[in-house]
Amino acid sequence: MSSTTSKPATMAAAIPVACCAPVGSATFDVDDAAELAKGFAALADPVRLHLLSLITATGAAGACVCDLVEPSGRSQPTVSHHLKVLRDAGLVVSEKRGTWAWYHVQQQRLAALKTALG
Amino acid sequence: MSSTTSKPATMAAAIPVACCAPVGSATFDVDDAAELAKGFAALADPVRLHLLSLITATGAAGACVCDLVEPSGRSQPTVSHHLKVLRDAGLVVSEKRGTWAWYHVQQQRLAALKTALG
DNA sequence: TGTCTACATCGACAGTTGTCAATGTACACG
DNA sequence: CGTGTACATTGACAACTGTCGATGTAGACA
Repeated sequence: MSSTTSKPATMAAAIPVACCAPVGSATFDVDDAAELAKGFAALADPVRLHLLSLITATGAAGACVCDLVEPSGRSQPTVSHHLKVLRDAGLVVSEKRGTWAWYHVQQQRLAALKTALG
Repeated sequence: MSSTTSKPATMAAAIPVACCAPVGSATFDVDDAAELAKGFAALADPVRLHLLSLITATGAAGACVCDLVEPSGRSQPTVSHHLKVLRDAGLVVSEKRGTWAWYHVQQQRLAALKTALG
């Protein structure tokens, strides 16, 4: 072959032998990345995805915690913990009504994460 | 007020006092959830989001690891580790060309995660 | 063969996360 | 007041994760 040392021409053609040209300028905001990562981290658990699915299924009505414990197959404190994670990530909001706490999905936040995926 | 004991009528209207009706039928596949969670977990780190951004910015050309180490601000082994996580999650694929390893984004997989968000 | 380069793997360590039992808090009701 | 219910918080523990230095591997080249 011709030259196997220099990088294949598919990359930045100006550079002869040296590697490591800055890949694209990828205007990348570190704070944004941290924020996005936090959002995705909240989605990175099957139980939380399930909870989100259950809450979403209630539509505008919302779901109270007592509706979520049994189908999730986890203890009440564990569900409470996961809901807190979802709340902290801004994926759901909670509202107290009497003894119950009602949870709603924040479609806005979900859409933002969706957008970040391209 | 009328009755503060029974759940507000916004929920399953058929149920009088008892709580905990199964929220929606939410046909929820546990295996799917685990798979999705794995994908989101791969996105749940700022460094990996940065790497993904860098690789995406190269378009069809792809990026070799040496292009990624310096801009990520991490050691080479750490970058290698993160790339493995992205690979295991199916978000990128790697191809060996001579001494270098070229990484490409799997838009298909990203789209699947996007779809899962609604 | 030997040396350099690009990348992966290993080993170790600190920090985070998922889980549950026990406990705390606040409201409803009698 | 006391009791029961709905939910949150705490404490503890095992499992997982991000990080780096050290080492391993394989191709390129002289």
